[in-house]
Amino acid sequence: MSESDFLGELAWRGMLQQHTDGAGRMLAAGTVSGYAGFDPTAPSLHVGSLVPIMGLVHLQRQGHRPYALVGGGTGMIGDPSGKTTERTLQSIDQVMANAESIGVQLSRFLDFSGPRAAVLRNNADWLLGMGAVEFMRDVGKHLTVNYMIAKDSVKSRMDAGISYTEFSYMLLQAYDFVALRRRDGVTLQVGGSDQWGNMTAGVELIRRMDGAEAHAVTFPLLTTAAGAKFGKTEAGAVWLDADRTSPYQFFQFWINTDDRDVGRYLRLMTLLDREVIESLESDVIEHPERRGAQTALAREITARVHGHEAALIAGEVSRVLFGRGEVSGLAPAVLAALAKEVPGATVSRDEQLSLTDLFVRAGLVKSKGEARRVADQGGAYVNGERAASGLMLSEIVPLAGSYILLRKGARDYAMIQVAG
RNA sequence: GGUGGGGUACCCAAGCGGCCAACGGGAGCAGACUGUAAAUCUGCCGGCUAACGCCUUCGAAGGUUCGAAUCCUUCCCCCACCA
Repeated sequence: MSESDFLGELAWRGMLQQHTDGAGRMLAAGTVSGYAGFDPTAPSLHVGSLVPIMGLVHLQRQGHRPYALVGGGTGMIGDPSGKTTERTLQSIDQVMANAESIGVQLSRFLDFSGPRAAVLRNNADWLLGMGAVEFMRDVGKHLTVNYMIAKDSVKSRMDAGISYTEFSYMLLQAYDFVALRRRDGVTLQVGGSDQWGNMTAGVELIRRMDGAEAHAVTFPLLTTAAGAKFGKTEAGAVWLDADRTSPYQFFQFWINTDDRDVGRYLRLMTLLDREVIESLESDVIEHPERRGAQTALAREITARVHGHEAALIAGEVSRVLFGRGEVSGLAPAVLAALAKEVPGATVSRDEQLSLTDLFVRAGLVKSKGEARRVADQGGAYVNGERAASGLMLSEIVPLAGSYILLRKGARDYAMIQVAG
C-alpha cells in the first residue's frame, strides 16, 4: 500500500491540495512527526486557521505526532505570501503576547498526552538568538536568489517592490523546518496551499544542509460559493477567542453557511464520518429548509472550539432568537447568554412603564410613536407572545424572575432586566 | 470676478401663497409568504397623544400676509458656463 491513511483521510475530505513526492511512502512507513505553523499577527486565531488545525488533528488521529509551531520569530518579519504590499512590523512585545495566547488556543485542539502527545513550539526560541552572520553563512548559503525569486510569493511582488526583510522570510520559515527536524525529528510540514513555496524551500534546505528527506503537504484554501472571503462577516473576522467572537456569534456564522458550501466545510472542519457527512449532504438537497447540515456543522465546530456546554447554550440562544424556541422555561445560563447578544436595558419593577416605553428604553425603536405603530401592526412580542402597545410592565411575568425578552418583527431582539 | 441654475424629510425628487407633515421612487420598518435564502404582495414610514388635536420641519436669519416650503431682503453653501 503506497497511500498512507493520513493522505487517504485528507483526500476523501477534499483536504489534499498537493504533496511532495514520497510523502505517502514516508507516512505509510511509520510514525511521522509533522508540523503546521501559525502566524501571531493577532492575539487570536480565526476560522481561517481551522483547516491547518484540523490537518494536525487528523495527523495525530492517524498515528503520527503533531507539532504546532507559533511564529514568534517569523512574526517579527511578516510573511509576504498572498500580500500585495509590504507589511508593517509589529513590536516584539505584541508578537510575543500574541504567540502566547495563540499557543493556548492551539492546545485545545490537540491531545497532549499519550505516546504521540502533541507538542507546542515557538520559533522565537531559535530565531531570535541567531546572529546575522551566522544566519547568512549557515542558512543563506544553501539557497540561491534565483531559486527564491522563482517562488510565487516573491515573484508576484517584484513589480510593487519587496523589502529585503520580507524577501528573507522564506529562508526563516525554511530554517524552522530544519530546526524542528534537528531537535524533534520533524520530517513533515502541513499548511495552506499559499505556503507551498515556503514549505518546499524548507524541504530543499533540509536536503542541502543535512542531506535528509522531508516532505510537505498542503490543504486547499477555503473559498465561499458566493465569492466572498471565507471567515468574514459584516462584523469582521470570526475569531476563535470567545471574547472576540462570542460562542453564539460563532455558532451563527456556521449556521449561515451557504447550502453549496456546507458539505465541503463538514469535510474540512469536523471529524464526522464519511457516511454521516454524505447523508447530511443529501439532506441539504432533499430538505434544504431543515438546515440539518448547517446545524450539525455549527454544533460540531462550536463544541470543538468552545466546548460542549457553550455549544449547547449557543444553540439554544440561536433557536430562541430565530423563532423556533419556546421562551418560558429557559435555563438562566441561556438567558444570561442571550442578554449578552442583544441590546438591553434595566428597569425597576415598580416603574409605571408601558410596552411602548419598554421598546424605547431597550433601543428597539426611536420613538414611542414607532413603538405604537409596530405593536399595532402586530410586530411586537414580549417573551415570545405577540403583545399590544398598552401592555404594562406590571402585567408581564419576567422569565427566571428578572428577564423580559422583547422582539420587534422577525429577528430584532432586546432584553430587559428587571431589578428590585 | 461675471452670468445662470440650485439647496425640500435617510437618499433621489415633486410642490412654487391656503386643500402641505408636504406627490412619487429608493432605502428602512411591520404583516403575509418563506429555509435565519431570494422574490412577491399589503401596510407603515417627523415628534407627542388612546383619540380630537397639538408641536417641530422644506439651507440660515429677518420681513410681507389673516395665512409661506411657496413672495421679499440679507447671509451661507453647492453646481454649470464665461473670465
